[in-house]
Amino acid sequence: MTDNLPDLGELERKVMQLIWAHGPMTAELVRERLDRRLKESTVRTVLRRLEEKGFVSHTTEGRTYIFSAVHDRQRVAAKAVHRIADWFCDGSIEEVLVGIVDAKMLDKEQLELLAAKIEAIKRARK
Amino acid sequence: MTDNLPDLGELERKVMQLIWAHGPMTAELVRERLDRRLKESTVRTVLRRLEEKGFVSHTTEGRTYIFSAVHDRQRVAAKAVHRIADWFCDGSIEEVLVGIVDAKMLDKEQLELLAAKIEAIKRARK
DNA sequence: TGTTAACGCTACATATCGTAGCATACGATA
DNA sequence: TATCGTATGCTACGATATGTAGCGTTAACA
Repeated sequence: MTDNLPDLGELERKVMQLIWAHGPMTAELVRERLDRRLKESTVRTVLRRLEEKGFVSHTTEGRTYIFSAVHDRQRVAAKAVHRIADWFCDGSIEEVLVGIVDAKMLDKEQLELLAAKIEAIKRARK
Repeated sequence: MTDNLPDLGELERKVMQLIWAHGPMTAELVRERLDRRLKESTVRTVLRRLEEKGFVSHTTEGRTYIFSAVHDRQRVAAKAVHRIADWFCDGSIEEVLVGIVDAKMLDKEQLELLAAKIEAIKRARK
């Protein structure tokens, strides 16, 4: 449940973004969508590592691998923030969030949205 | 202003935590407070790198360096979250936060606290 | 059955990080 | 002022992560 996802490199992140945006993809398709012109084997290496790290999984269609994201973006982001909290705020996510609010990283509209979200959750929990 | 702090290694983080907890410290004091038994030069290397990365700065007292944190913990945490947002949520911090709330990473009490904080900020801004 | 297109495995360079040694210089003291 | 202890400056080295890619192998299809 509290499985900590490892870090990702620049390219690994780009690949994840593609898969999140596009849905399940083959290595070849990932390669085409990348800005950089990389060799097929390069892309497959990255995908293999992403699978080892638990970010993607694959199914087979014919003899072709179809890679899909294991966790959705927000979930991964949330886990990452959790780790930040562990590192810098004694595990207190709430302290991290307060820090963000204090740092004025959110505009009025975003604050409203967040407040509404919190309200909804509170109501739903009761 | 939007200066992106680099990543920190395990030991680097521990040193930062010490400095945040104790306030300005000498390399020797840092060394004493660490769980691991490290050589003086090791600690100084870490402090130098932290300074290069912009996490600490030093003043001189006699010929001894006194290291202090450049940013406070919450600020660093907030920046880190900002980076997470850039990586996984198109820069939308609010989306990250919603993800956290959705993932039920906060208990009732923390939600209350956060809601109160948001209220206060909203009021203060108006 | 030969050709082609996937895949598996291995490699290699670079950067980061934990760890430390050694030379040097500065300040207090005899 | 010559000496000595100590704090600093600089360099190094091995491990791991990551971007990048080559090459051998195998399975499907003409």
